[in-house]
Amino acid sequence: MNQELPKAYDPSSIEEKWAKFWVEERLFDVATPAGEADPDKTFVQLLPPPNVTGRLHMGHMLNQTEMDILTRWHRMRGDTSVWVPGTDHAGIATQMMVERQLAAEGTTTRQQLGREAFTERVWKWKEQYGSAITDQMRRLGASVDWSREYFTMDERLSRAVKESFVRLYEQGLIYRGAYIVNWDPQIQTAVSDLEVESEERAGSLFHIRYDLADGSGSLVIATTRPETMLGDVAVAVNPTDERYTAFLGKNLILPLVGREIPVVADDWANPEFGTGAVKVTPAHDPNDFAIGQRHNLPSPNIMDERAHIKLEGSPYDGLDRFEARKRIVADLEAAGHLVTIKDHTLTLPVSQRTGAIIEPRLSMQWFLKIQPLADKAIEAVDKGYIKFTPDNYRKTYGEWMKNIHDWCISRQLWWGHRIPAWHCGDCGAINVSRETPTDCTRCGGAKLVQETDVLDTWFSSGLLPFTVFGWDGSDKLTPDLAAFYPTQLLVTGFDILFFWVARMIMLGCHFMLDVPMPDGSQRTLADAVPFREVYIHALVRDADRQKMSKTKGNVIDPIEVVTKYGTDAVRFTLASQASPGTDIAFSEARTEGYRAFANKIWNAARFLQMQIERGHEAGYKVSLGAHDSISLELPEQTPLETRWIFARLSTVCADVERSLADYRFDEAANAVYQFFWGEFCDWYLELVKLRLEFTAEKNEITALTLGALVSVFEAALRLLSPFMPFITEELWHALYASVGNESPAKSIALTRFPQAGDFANDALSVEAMNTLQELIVTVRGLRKELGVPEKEATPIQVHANNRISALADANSDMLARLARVSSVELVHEAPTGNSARATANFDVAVIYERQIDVVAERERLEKDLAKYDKGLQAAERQLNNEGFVAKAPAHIVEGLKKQAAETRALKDKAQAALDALPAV
RNA sequence: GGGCGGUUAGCUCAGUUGGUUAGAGCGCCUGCCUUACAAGCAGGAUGUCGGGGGUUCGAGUCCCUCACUGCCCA
Repeated sequence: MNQELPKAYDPSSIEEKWAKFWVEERLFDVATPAGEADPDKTFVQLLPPPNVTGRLHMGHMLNQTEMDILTRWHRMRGDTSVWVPGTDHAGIATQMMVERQLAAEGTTTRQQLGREAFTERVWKWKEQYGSAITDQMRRLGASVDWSREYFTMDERLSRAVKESFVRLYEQGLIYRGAYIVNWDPQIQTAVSDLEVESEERAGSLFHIRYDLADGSGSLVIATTRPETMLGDVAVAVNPTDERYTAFLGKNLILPLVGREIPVVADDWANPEFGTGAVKVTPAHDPNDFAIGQRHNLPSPNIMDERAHIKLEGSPYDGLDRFEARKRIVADLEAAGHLVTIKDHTLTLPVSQRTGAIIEPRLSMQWFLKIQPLADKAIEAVDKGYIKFTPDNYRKTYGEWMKNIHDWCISRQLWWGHRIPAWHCGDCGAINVSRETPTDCTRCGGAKLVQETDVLDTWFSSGLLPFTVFGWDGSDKLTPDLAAFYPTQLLVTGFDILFFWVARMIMLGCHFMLDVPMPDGSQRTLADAVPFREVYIHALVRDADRQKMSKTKGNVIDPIEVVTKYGTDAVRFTLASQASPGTDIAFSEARTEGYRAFANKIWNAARFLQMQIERGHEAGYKVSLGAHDSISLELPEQTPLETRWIFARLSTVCADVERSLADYRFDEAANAVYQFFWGEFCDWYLELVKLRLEFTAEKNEITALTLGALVSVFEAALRLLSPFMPFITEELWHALYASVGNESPAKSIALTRFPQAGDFANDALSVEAMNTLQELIVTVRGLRKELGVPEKEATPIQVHANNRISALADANSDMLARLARVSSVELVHEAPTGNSARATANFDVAVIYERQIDVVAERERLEKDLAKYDKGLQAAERQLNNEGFVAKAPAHIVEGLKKQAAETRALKDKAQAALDALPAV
């Protein structure tokens, strides 16, 4: 005999064991299908790759819990289920991490090391620490295919990135040019629009007087950034602004500098803002840059890559931009040019990665011409080739796509995919090439220097849906692509909808159109998409609905909570609240509740183990052969409660299935919870105690019940398994061990997901059980009211129709067990008085000689009466309404009539009971 | 400024195409160590569905409006 389960559920003692087992046994690795894959039986999804520098946070855990539930569910349904994990090289984050490490060591800097040695260092860092986050995933039991794990800088993926760049360039979709970009002066690279956040801060609006060159007067401009005046090339006023008409075409003398600059008319100048006159600094402001273009103005750059003033000979040369501002304002004041300083709230662009204030900077960058790609991406969603859940993200996506800007894909970093372009030292031509070129294609010169920029990290992650399946740019259909592309689903957060989701759609639609279908035919847009569906989940907040943030200090570490309550409980908490579009307020109290749920199941398993043991000793054998315990044919003598539990199991299976198909993790989790605790444990386990008398002479009912008990529990474990993989794995193996059968699979995760059709669904027994449950609950309530001591059994009287009377009579053993009923007397008149209670289905009285609390009873009855009155009035109001009777569907009218009649009867009975109450 | 969402029990949230008298979990109150489980069992209380107006026989659900609130974009 197997060893007994410990008395209380202790997740720490089982989880690591199974997590390790799943990985070591390679249970979730999927080989490429040999023949043609059936798309309807294939479930493929890509894990949104966490940063290699990352640690798991609650958002990851929610994301992965949802993905894991879906993957485990599909796998158990027999689908080829591939969940591909990997990590992102995270250009900026990783480079920063290593630079910080260098700084801490204090011996060298990135610049001193040089590019090659530095990237070596980063690789070393990656080898040492890069698996931290995937190790956390392993611990949490994510059922990913580790054999397919990738890193975005892997040789194979890098080749694909290079190829896609070259092709986009050859297609004329990549260009290089000097534009204003968002410059992060801390890490000293351009970042994309998406990587910039705006923050409101208190600042000042400086009014500065610029004198006319002809000495005929002056004009006052307003600016929030006086230090950029060193790069001013004009002052703009609105052409409609009459205050400045006379100034147009004249020149101003730039204070402190002495340079002459023109006054130009431009619509951008807002007469309402400041003084209506704005300085124009094309190299340091995107709007000014546009003005400069319109008026053919030069764009002198006055800052270096650290955002320090770079103006040889200037007294401000070398100063940090904010220091320069102070000095310039002081000097302006001294020179009498500072008119006033007003308080002003300004919106500052801040780098998402470093927190540094972005410096708009004119610089040479690589761009991806996005419109042609966006057009296809818009079409793919409009035509329904990709479905969003919740649906409103379709609109968000569409809006963004329609207003999309060209994508700045170059980064001035050392860690990343280096752009495959070589500059010719002789003629300046750009050579974009798959292989390192030896001479310039234009002039034949050999002085080729590779571009130093790398590609935006999102460029490579945007290719993942096909690069992970072996796409190398050759348009060859690899076996993995044939079997697994497009993937079925992408589960992710809305924060990377534009960063990643939209880019995968654009790049997928672009490149995959050229890869043929498995049958050799031309691929259409419908099959070029990277995924069929996108499920966008919400944010995990703290228990008070506050966004988690390091500064607020309310960040919940999933690993800590998991250590405290178990992975299953945390997963269940997240799942039970994961309703599409709703943020999750994560509260430990709730997790505690789901640990209690796990404990409940644990103890149910112990109960079963004890019964199986008792059975064994008495010679009752149970067997659990196949894991798909199909119990469609119930023997005739099967007791009511067993018929009922099978029917309920069947219905719940259908409910869970439907909910999961709709991404209603909350509904699915709650259905399993309710079934396991509220029906299986609360009712079925109590009722089977009646049957499990292991007499020496074999009792058919006992044998049958024991078999059913084990079979229902085993199926329920499978139903719960996608949600709580650890405890179900443990108990499932323990159950087979108790029974003495070898388990039919290495893991419960490889068994069949229970289906509604697997179990007999006897509707009549459900109805009968419902009535009995109602009777039991009513009697329990009455007993409490009458003050019957818990342990004392009492007789009851029941008045009901023949069917219900017979039911109560035949199941008096249930009533005895669950409601302490000593005997059931069927009576012809409805019992009245203090110890009676009326329901729509029956009247019941508990026979007990004790004075009740008249005051409390009166209060209760009056409350009931009020409730019945209210209901009755509502019903009558409708029934007396001709329009309602005429127009409402018949079943609604009939239902209401029936209900009204029942309510009237209950009301009369309550009134009678009230009248019968003795005066106080 | 533009767009999207939310407001239902003390808390966190469900509520399917409008249809009978609005639900769950947690918390709360009362009584129980009933040999699977006190991380438990049994019973109980709790809502003018944000305000106002409209459509309809019928509105938590649809429309308008106001208030509060969150997010995204500029």
